[in-house]
Amino acid sequence: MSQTLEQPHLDQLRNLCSTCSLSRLCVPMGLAEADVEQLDNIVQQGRPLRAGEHLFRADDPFNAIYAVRSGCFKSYIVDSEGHEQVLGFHLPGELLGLDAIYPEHHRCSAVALDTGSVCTLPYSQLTQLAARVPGLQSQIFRLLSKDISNYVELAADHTADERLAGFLLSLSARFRRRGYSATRFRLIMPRRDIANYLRLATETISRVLARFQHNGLIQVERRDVELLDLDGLRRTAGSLHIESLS
Amino acid sequence: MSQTLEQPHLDQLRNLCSTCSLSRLCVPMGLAEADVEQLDNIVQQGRPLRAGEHLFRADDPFNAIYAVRSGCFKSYIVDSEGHEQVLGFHLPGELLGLDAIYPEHHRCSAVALDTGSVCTLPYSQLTQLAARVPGLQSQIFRLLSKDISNYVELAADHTADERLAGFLLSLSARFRRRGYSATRFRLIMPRRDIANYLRLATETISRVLARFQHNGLIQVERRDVELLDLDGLRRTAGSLHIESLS
DNA sequence: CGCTATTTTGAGCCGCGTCAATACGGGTGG
DNA sequence: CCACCCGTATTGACGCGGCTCAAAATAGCG
Repeated sequence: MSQTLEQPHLDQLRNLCSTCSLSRLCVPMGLAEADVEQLDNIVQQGRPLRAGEHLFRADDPFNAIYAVRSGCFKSYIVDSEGHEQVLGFHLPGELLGLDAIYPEHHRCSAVALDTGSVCTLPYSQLTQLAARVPGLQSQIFRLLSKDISNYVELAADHTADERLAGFLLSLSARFRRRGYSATRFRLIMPRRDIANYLRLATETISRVLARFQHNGLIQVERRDVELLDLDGLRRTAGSLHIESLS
Repeated sequence: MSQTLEQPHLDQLRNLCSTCSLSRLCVPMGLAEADVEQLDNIVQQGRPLRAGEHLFRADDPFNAIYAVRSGCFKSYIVDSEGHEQVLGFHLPGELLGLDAIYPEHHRCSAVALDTGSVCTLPYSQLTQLAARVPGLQSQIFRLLSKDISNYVELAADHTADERLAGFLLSLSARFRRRGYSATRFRLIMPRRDIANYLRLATETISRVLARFQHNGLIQVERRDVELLDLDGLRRTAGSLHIESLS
């Protein structure tokens, strides 16, 4: 809307998968260089979103899937009683909107937790390209399959300690792959969202974090955490420390 | 192994998607007739499995996805402490093994709950065909996306009553689509598996079923159930009565 | 410096799990 | 046909993990 004439051009330049540092963990992962250039032709960049702005909402028509470019997004559903249910937190290189393919409309909403931007992949163009580029087709299959595994983890039956330790380890691995510290990072999301995501109460998050700190597993100050004992956290997480979640 | 020479030929004939009554809710759903015939060329039929026999096990190499042809299958994972976690029950027309695409090996095991058979779709042939048949590619995207929604439901935070009512309604809708009664059916799986799937204790299943019966919602006798008050069950299920689960 | 949202901490309680005993049913062999 | 056995299901007693309710502490912000 209020963009200058140069703006789209600059975005275009900045927005090439070919030159994107996230490409090794996003859609272009493993694709041949020539194939990535084909992707560049259909990827669109929107304006950055500020914290609290929605990327899409439940029941919106499904037109595209999104790849997080910067910032952190939260996806969630609101059930018939109005209760929010957080489905995931999405870091740069991760995808949003995959569950909308089948019903052809969005089932969940996606909102920016801080300032962030996404790449838009128009679905019809993406499927057409995937039919011509076998590597891309396989990659989309893989990404969809990976998403299933994420939800399987979430659906598993675990104690509060296991869930929270697994959550911290998951964030740790994901930050590490993105070039950030695996042991010191900031929890972008409020306690309330962590609790909701892990199907626990906010108070339980506070208490378990306090206990982890007391036991020397972590150092936590508001939203800044430092993981002091990764092995201890892994033992606490039990079966929830699967690296593939990153 | 011990098949006669005629056996494979007979299987081949019986096994055509083109003539399969399940095709409207399986992989061929919505495909053009010519495309379904292409599918016929790659679909393989294995011998029937008896109750307790495994279709695949966790860590098996991933070669194919499977479509249930008859019977009921259970998929589950076993965590590092040896605890079983049921991921789903799979009726005719439903798929198995989708979560194995990304890691290229099976993450869960699949076992027959009663005598049943599956169609085998070799993955490399399936992807090659999907690249040539746009409708098939879209259909696989849809099926993967649908699987995500199933696990989202499972991961949601619900009471024992909601979970069990939602489970009964899900079975009801799935049986109905397959031409069976939506109100009278047999629970193929033992209480223990239902409990594990719903992340509850076996005793809780018994108690809640007994209470549902006392409240006139259902009539239950061992594994035979009759749903007496569908609306009451829907109200009990709360947000877990989404038909798309079928 | 007050206002508000977030986080922490405490007290009490409840749903569901655990443990244990009993009932049921289907198969097997005499 | 019955006696026996064993896996499945039911029922009861009890305890605990995590939720609810309430209030205080802390941080961010105009």
